[in-house]
Amino acid sequence: MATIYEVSKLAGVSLATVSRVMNNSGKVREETRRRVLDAMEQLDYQPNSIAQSLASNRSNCVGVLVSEVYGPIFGAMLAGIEEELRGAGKLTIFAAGHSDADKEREAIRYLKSRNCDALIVHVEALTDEYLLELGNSGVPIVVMNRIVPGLEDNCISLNNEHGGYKATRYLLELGHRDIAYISGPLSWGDASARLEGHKRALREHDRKFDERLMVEGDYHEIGGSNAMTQLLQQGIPFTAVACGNDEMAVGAMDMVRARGMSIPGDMSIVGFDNAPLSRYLHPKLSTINFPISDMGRMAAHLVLQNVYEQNGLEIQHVFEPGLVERASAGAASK
Amino acid sequence: MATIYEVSKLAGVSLATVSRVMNNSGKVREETRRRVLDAMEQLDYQPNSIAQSLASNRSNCVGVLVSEVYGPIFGAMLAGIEEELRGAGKLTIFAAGHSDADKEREAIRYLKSRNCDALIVHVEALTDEYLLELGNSGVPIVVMNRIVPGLEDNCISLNNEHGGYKATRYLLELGHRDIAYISGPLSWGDASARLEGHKRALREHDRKFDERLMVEGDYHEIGGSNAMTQLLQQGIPFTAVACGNDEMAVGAMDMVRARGMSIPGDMSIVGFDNAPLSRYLHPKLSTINFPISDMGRMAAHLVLQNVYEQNGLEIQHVFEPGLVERASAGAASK
DNA sequence: CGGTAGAATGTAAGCGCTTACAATCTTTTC
DNA sequence: GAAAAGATTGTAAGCGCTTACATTCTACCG
Repeated sequence: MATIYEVSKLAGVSLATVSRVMNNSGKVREETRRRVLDAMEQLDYQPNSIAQSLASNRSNCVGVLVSEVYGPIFGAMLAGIEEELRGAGKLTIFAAGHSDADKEREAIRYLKSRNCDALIVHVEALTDEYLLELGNSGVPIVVMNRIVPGLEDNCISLNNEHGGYKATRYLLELGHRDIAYISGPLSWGDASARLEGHKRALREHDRKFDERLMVEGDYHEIGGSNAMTQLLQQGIPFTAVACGNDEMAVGAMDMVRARGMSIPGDMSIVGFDNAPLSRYLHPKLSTINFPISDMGRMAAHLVLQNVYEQNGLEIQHVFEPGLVERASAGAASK
Repeated sequence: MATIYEVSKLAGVSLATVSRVMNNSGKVREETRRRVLDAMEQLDYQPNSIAQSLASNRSNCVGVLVSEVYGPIFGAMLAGIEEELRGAGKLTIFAAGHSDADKEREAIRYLKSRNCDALIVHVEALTDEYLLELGNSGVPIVVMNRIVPGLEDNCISLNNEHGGYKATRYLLELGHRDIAYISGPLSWGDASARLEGHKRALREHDRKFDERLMVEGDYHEIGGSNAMTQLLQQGIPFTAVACGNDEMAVGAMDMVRARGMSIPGDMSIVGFDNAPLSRYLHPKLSTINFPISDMGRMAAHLVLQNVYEQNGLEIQHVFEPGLVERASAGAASK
């Protein structure tokens, strides 16, 4: 691999000049630039990014911490971030935190050791304090999916409350009066915000929130079916259920069907996330869209702006979830 | 961030000694090692990986080229590779080739410019010749999902023929006599191998392969439903269909249902890949398992062995697909 | 106890770039 | 046309590490 030195020799200029044309920094006479560019081409020169990083103290690399590398949400987020950063010539590296405080800390340590210029983190177990400290420790960070007090300008999140609200309002507008709710783990901010939205929708439609029609699940399929079993066994009538996420909706649907009820005939169901699986269910699941890929892109914009001084980018901190009407929810029978 | 220099000063030794204890290279007296380790801890020293890379001419980084970052297959592969490499202290970076020759070349160029020590590539558009050349050009490569003549030892692939065989054999054993096949694009090696397996199964059960019961699809849902439409319109009777992948099976299932037929009552269907979506379909899709995550892990082992001189790793070049029985295929009615 | 092999440690030259600062050319000004 | 200002280019000192080679210790030999 040719080095900058060989290019400079071939072009008959100094190292500095070659570096200048590479980085478009400083003034270089047009003719000189040509010569350098020609030499580069002739040698098929590729700058050594590692040497660049060392010399400039910039790795041009941003680290992304996700809960799972795999899976619809994180995959989509990662893909969005990567695409956007690549366009700007930045490298994306990632690590998985598996929703565990130790692993998340370890992953952050790992990413920092790789000299990332910035971190985009989607963490669940770490505290706000830790993140605040991290944010003030030198590495610029962007926090996904939650709002850390004191770091608001570096957070990208979804209006979960509004999403929960929309799901239940949709059901109410379909004429349902008794609506159950299967929530995610309430210790997680997003889950409780979604539930709040559900309650507000009920309130605004003069329906009382009935504690007994709310079950806390685990965001997984099994939690959804368990929750549905529990709801059904109580004997309290309801004709629709809003779920904290799509996966639990799957479990709930299975259970409903196992009881011989039809969807949406006997029971309307709406999910949350608009995960790919929601399109494959039968009937296709009505749900709330979680534009995670766009949010990833936006996080990338944020670092491009804050760290790489790219400006003119519009930043949106809070995203709005939208209703996706499909077939799992229908009008309430009179 | 502390540097090696500060550590050496605090420990009262030279740079070289610090470097030696860091890398466990060369002999260092136990007591000296202690002192250095203590100094490191005291300063919360983290070696600068970039400087290490530049000095050692090793980036400790392997590049992965996938077709799409997102999606079940590549996400799983990426996750498998990353996990394995991380365990060995190696960094994984990735780029997407989008099954396009230009983009794939560009992505490879990009990964090379990041000084990867090795490349793991899953490419579809690039020719064997290009890969051979790449493999001989300095960067060690591992090729996923295809066998490049001359590079056999660096390929990790699935026995697609056997997978196709198993799918159809399963249907035959269920008593089906007339079995249609919806193939992926036959220009792709995996698709044609799967079809070959189908043919062999037919042959071994004394059934003639009927050209008219085979339609070439595009590996996408829409291709599956189009293919099914075409098959159904011909009026040639058949009671089961094997699909080149799960996505096409989804399309096919939709179409079958749209015609008012039941699955598996009127039509048995088997897919290929065992993608996550297959579990969410209704009925759940019987399919052929594609252990892509394990294959990713194996690719990581291969580079660990070949590039990072780690030995004692067992390498398996060809993986066997297994049948996953679920509910979309049933016994043929007599 | 001098000599010597081998272990432990230190010295210093890079790795391929960036970037202050210095040096040299060109223009412009009057 | 000489000086001043500005544009262009060059010089060289790092960036934080690794590593070949040189040096110094230590232990053991006869």
